[in-house]
Amino acid sequence: MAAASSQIRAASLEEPLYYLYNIDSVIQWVRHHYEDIFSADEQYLLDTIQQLDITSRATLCRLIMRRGEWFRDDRLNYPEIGDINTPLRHLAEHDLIHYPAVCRLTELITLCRVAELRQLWAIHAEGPPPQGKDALLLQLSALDDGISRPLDEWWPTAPFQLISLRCQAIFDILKMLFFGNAQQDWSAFVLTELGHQRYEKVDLDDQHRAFANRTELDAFSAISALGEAHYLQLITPDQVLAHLPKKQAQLWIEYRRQKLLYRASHAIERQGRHQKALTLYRRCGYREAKIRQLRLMEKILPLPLVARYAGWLSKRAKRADWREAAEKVWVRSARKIGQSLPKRQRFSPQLQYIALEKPSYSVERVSREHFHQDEKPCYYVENALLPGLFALTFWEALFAPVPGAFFNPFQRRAADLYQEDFAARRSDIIAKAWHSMHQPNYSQHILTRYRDKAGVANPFAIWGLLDETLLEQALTCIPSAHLSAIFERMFSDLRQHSSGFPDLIQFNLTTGTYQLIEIKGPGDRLQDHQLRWLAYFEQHGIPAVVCHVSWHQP
DNA sequence: ACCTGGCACACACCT
DNA sequence: GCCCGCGCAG
DNA sequence: AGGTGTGTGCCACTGCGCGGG
Ligand SMILES: [Mn+2]
Repeated sequence: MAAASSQIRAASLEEPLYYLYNIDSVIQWVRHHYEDIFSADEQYLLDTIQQLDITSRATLCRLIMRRGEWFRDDRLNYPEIGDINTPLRHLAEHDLIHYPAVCRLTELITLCRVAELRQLWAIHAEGPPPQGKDALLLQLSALDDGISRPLDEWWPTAPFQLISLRCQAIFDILKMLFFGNAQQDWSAFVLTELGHQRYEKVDLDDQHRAFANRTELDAFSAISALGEAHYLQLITPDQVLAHLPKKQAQLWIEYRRQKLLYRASHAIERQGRHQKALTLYRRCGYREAKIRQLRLMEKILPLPLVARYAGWLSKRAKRADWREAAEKVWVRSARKIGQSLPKRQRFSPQLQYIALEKPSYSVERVSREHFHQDEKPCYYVENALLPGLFALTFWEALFAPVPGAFFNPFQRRAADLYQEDFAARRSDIIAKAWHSMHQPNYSQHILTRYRDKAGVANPFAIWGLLDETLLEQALTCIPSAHLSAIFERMFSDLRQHSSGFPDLIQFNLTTGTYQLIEIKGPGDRLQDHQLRWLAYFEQHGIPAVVCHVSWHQP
């Protein structure tokens, strides 16, 4: 039933109940694709929700879209719903909300204004109220005895009733199943309707889905929740480790898990628990973990041992960035213990120095103006241009309706974009695109596609920095052999090799040549991945230079 | 796909 | 009365 | 001074009204 998924479309904002239609259609979509993932109780809950009258459903949606689980009814003002009390009572009858809700004092006071808090203070405490909302909240919350009471026991003359939402969890599950991630929410519908976000239209895949089963959903959900709590420092890294799900078979979930494991390990290192951190780093596959492992070893282990391991890794590691990091550690530690090292010529980029008036805006922009001439136009492009050309060249592959790649209409990328077999699974389409690069109409082809796709969300093209003139000049001045070389390296690791491009590009319209320019202001320096691109550029005859800017004395 | 990613920048420490 | 941050809405 | 490592800040759609200082 391909029809069921293609029915997902953002409702028109002309509709007063557009948000209800959006959420309704998500519930239908999720039940169609994921009915087996729900428990019987959850299915019953969804039935209950779907069978409510339209006004009650709309009210529920309004509550769901607000922050938190506690609301006061005097703050709900929805003309399209009208009288809100009837729907609220309906929702309460089905236990989807509590209304009027009993509450603890802390739950009440977070919804009150300062003047109201002072009234509560007069009722529950002695003496003059503390100054300022924070102090008032703090001292009132000390009076919370953990018991929930009807509102009028806390505040007999309260001018409102409280609502507490009882079904947030099921909507979180619906959201996660529909979007396939933890961060998109209902606003995605509105933003696309408003045109602030555009997504590629892909034939959606009805046979596959983001989560294969409940275990995967629960694992991902736990990882997201732990990650957020850890970030907000609501839990310790040890608590993260204690609750971290087991190794996941689904690669994209496993990636998330490893990343969180790394974050927790890093936090433990910062606590000074070096041995523990080292053990964790060793069994963490996340890219950064290996690099931190090396640096930590250098810090706490006997140098001969470090030098031996780093020396080995600098030759054997699978990843170039690991080898590079290992080499740095190796050179340092071996030198310290007096080992003589074979002289290795390290790549150093071509340098240039200019002095400019200190600007009020960014050094990249003032440098761009410095270089810019009519016949030698210079643009600030950073990661917009070359990855942008990559996207335009391989667009059909990036958005090919490969099984399991696209589930919902709000994806900026294929689900498997960063998997190792991404290119292999699209080899035919990619081969065609490679071929197109060597055709005489390649430029036209790219420009046509640009007009068609500009604005469509994707991980490569930053549309705001591109325009037709820039693309046209780029396609004229950059030989397709150069582009091929760049695209090839991008394909070798789409996650790591989509950034680190130089700030500026300057074309010479007279000679039909170009140059990439990385700007470095005072105190700034090349990052490792920028240097790797520069080394690669040199290897392939791609003209690139690092330009150090200093300020004229005023 | 926003608790992240990509960048410059600030500061500490080393030689 | 001003400015700022936040929650909310489209 | 220059090389390093490490942590931080900014930017994410736009605009309104409210509450707080
Ligand atoms: Mn730069």
